[in-house]
Amino acid sequence: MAARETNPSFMNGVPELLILRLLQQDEMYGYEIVQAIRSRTDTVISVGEGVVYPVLHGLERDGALASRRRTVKGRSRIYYSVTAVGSHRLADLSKTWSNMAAAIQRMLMGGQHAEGIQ
Amino acid sequence: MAARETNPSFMNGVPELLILRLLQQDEMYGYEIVQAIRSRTDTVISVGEGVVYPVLHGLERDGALASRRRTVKGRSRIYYSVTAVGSHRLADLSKTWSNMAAAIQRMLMGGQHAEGIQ
DNA sequence: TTGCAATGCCTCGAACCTCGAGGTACTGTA
DNA sequence: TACAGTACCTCGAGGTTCGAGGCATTGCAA
Repeated sequence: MAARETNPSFMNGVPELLILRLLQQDEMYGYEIVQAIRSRTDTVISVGEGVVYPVLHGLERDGALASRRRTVKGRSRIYYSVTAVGSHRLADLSKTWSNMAAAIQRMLMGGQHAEGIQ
Repeated sequence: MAARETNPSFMNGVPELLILRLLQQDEMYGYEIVQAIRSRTDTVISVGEGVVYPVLHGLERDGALASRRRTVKGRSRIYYSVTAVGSHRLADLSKTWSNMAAAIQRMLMGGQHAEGIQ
C-alpha cells in the first residue's frame, strides 16, 4: 500500500525512437547502444539490455534494420544498420514525438487555453 | 501477422501529468478533462475515459487530489482539485518530463555527441 | 411520445512495454 | 585461479493504455 514508488516512466516507445536514431548515424551493436544512450543523455535516460535486444529483433523482423555479424578483437558482435523502411519509420516516429512533446510542453507552460497572448 | 498497427504511444505517464496540470489551473470533472485535453492539444493527444477515470481515482487514493460532488443543471459531477501533495507531485513529474524531453530532443537534433554547435 | 445524441460516471480484458534478474560464453588481467 | 568486462539473449512481473461496453439522465427533434 502507501504511495508505491511508481517510477514515472514517460518511456513508452522512446527506446525504439532512440535506437533508430542512433543507428541512422552509426552502425552499432546492442551492447554499444545501451551505453551510448546512457552517455549521450548523461544518464537522464537509461534503457537496459532487456529492452534493447527485443526492440532490435522486432525492428529487424519488420525489415527496419539489417544486421551483419562481425568479429572484432576476438569479440563477436552483431551490427545493425537502418534500412529504407527503418529510415521512413524513424521519420514518422520522430515527427509524432515532436508533435506530442510540443503539445505537452504547451500545456505545461501555457496559461488557460490557446488564448491570444495579446 | 504483418506489421501490427502498433500505435507509437509515447504516452506512458503523460495522462497523469496532464490531468494534474489541468486541475491545478481549474477545478474540473472527468468528462470535462477528456475533452479539455483533446481541444487544448488540437487532438494531438487524446486520452479516453478508460484512462482518465482510473487515474483520477488513483491520484485521489494517493491524496494528490480532493473531490467534491456537485449537481449542475440536473447533472451530477465529481469535481477534482489538486492538494498540496498533488502540487508537489506535479512539480516532480513536470521536471522529470522536461529533462527527458530535452534529452531526447537533443538526440534527435544533435550530431554525434554533445558537440559544440559552433 | 418515442428515440437518439450528448452528458457523466465506471469497469473490464486485451495488448503492449519496460524493468530487473538470470543465463551463457569468451577475453583480459590481477 | 578468479573476477570484471564484453556481448548476446530470454523470461516473468508489474504497470499502462486502449477500446468496448454498461448504466442513468437530460435535451431536442421527429
